[in-house]
Amino acid sequence: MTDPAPKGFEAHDHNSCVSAALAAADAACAARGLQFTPVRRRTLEILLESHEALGAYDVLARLNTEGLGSKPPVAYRALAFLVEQGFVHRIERLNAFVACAHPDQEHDPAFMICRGCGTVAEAQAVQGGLAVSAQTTGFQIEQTVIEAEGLCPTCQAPAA
Amino acid sequence: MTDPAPKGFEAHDHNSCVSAALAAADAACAARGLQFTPVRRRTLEILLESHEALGAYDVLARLNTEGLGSKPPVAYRALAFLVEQGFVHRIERLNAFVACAHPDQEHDPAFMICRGCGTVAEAQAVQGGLAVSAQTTGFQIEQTVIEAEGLCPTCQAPAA
DNA sequence: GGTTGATATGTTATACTATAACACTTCGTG
DNA sequence: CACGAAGTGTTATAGTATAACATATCAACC
Ligand SMILES: [Zn+2]
Ligand SMILES: [Zn+2]
Ligand SMILES: [Zn+2]
Ligand SMILES: [Zn+2]
Repeated sequence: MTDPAPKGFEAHDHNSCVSAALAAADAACAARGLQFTPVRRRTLEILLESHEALGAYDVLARLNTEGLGSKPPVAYRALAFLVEQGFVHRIERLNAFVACAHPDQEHDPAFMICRGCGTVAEAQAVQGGLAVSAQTTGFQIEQTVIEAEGLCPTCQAPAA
Repeated sequence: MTDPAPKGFEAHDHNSCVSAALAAADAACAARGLQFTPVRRRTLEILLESHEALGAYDVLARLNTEGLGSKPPVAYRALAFLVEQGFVHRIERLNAFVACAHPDQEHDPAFMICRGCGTVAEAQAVQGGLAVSAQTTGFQIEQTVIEAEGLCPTCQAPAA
């Protein structure tokens, strides 16, 4: 219960986002006996550079310029690892990936996607939209995709 | 406020699903001055055959065997039309399409996707998961994607 | 009835997203 | 040193989606 506020739209100390996420990933890999290899670490760092979602091929292009891999499976494997470990989330709506903004908390993510600037803010998912229906039908939820598209406060101004 | 119950998992008179959906589409097109052409109608009928999501190329294959088109744009255009008019929903998680189960109501859809049998049940979305976060950040929601993956009541039995 | 413009369809080509399969390396274990 | 597990490199291909242009259809207008 530390920081359930969505992160992405408001001005904030982004360096702390980066360092916190890298530290959390480091710690989690150590605790789970997993290798946080250069490709994996660099992939996470690339996604952490901004609160935007990047496609796998965008990430791959970056990796390529740095000599860390040039073929799709390299990027997809690194991204799959990061998603499995919860350091990165996949945005279904965009076929893209974004670094987790709450790496220190167990959570089901939910996202607000600004169609103006491309920023993706991560919020805590509240089991609202489907919990009741699942209850009444007996459906057993294993994973949820909750993504809203719209305009962030900044991008609403020009439209007004 | 007629029938907000999710439809898909429970046994039901599926013929009424089909005829209601086609009637609603007919009426809506007439009211909006849009053409409910053979390709569009047949595409909707194909999706209405079951409460499963079909990929665009699955639909295209069906259309092709019936002489209604064999190239991707034919299917994608028909699907785009049906989605725009609200007769069909896109399931982002599956890159697939499903006929609307509540064609007579204005609604933001939410879905329960059974990974066992592939059935997709449509429920009414309740603004739960993101409304609060959107409120506090000032994010203006235009569209929501709410999809849960899991096991339907029927498919839970074998696992037990 | 012929012209015109809007809408829909047919088709080619291509872009974007994702994974299967296999070769090679590295590293820790017995 | 043999061995197996995990990671990476690479080729090839599968799956999803759209741009662009050609053709057809049809209603409105003159
Ligand atoms: Zn930040
Ligand atoms: Zn924005
Ligand atoms: Zn619907
Ligand atoms: Zn099922």
